[in-house]
Amino acid sequence: MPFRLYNTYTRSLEVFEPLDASAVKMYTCGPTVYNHAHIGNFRAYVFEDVLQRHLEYRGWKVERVMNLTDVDDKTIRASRAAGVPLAEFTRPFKEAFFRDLAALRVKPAAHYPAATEPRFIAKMIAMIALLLERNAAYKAEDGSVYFRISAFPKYGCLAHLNLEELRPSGRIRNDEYEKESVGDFALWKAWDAEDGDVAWESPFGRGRPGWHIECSAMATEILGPRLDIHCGAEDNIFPHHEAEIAQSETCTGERFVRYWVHCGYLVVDGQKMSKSLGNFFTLRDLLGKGFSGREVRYALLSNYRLPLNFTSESLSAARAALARIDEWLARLRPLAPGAPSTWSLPSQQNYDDAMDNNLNVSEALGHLFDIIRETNRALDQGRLSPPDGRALLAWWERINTVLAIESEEEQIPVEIAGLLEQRRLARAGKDWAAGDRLRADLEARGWLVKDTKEGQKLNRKP
RNA sequence: GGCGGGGUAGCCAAGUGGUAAGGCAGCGGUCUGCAAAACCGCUAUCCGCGGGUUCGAUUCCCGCCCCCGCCUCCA
Repeated sequence: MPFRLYNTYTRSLEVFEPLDASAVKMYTCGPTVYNHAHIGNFRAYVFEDVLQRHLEYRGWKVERVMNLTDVDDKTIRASRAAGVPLAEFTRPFKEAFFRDLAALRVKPAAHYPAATEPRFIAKMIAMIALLLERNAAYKAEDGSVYFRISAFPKYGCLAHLNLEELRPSGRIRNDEYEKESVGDFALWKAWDAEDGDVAWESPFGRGRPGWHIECSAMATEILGPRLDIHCGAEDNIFPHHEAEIAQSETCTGERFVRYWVHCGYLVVDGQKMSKSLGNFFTLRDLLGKGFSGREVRYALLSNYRLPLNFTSESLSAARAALARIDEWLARLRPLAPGAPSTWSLPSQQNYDDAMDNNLNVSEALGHLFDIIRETNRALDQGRLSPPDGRALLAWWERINTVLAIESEEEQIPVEIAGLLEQRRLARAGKDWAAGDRLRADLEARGWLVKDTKEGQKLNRKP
């Protein structure tokens, strides 16, 4: 079955075929580094990670770019409020962002361009100059440069908005009277006092880039004029991605992106995250509550286009589901050789089909758990042969390259191993009271012990 | 008002024109010194509401209700 992706541009499911079969060019809108990214941001990054990993699972090489927006209204405002130079202000948030990605097992992108890097500022200036030359941009009275959307008839195609019918929202600042049309957006913002020392010289004056041109410049500078996939959350569709199309295509004359892929919003307890509601979580908040990055990752795995309701219950469910997977793997690994094979492996094709169907993770996980139950049953009945077990483990290792939810091996400290050995001796002497006491002792130290036919098994308490 | 996404068991969630995957939670059982894990069984006569098409609809069509997102720099 071919891999099919839902393309926001055409609003339909399409068979995925990259321009160049040897490498998929993928651009993902990254964070604005003015605070710690929250769990909703990471929903998007985990989805993009699963997309990249599934493409690789299917044999494509993927060159992924994730940008960092380190200059815009919010970063400038926050750094001024903190009384710290912009670069110094954003650095710790960049570092925290990479730590969080690692905790969530998001595979590093090939490139993490930052908007303020001279190479990209130069690219932005060059693109704006070209847009001016092509009459798709103009310098307004306030000194800023705006994109003229009337110069790009397709503007609105991605969001499927009819520009004549746009209802004015309160977010349109009526002081932007300098623009020819209310829909025109800033390419270059003329310096004003609010910007402090954040400014670059350009042929059109001292100032800084607008947000949209940052992505167009970084994407085309690194990946070239034509991308296979461009991702983001659905709120990026308009105006951000619409603006990227207008800028990029006017500059390059080529179709910018083949597949636009957007994930849905994350809500917490059914409501939009907000600090006033007290349901606003960063990853470090959740890690501080004792959840692991792996558990949060599992809770974020979902059918990406749907809204995702993130709750404390979904985190508990993630923990329990992962424990079930861990138990299954722990049973498969030590299979003794020699048992006859009287059991045929369940079909593993269903997983691939589900993932190929626009990353239907929910269905794919359902098939995984089907296989876990069937395997456990065969194990209970002594019908699973070592070759079967090895085949299942090999399959698991393959799908785990996409899911990335296997537990890390945990080192057992010496004193814990000592207590475990004491307990083994006590139980061998049928001293059940001592055995139970040691089990409680181990649990108090954070380790769960259970007795199986093969002896004691130790697990870190979640 | 425009555009888009949803409403499936206590919670999360797949799915199909032919009679409801999976996970979590719960209950009963097997196993176990006791637990844990695992396995077995039970837990939606029904898929927001009302019509229609059909031999048959949760799945297609029409109408309605409710929730959510976007509508000019929010992932």
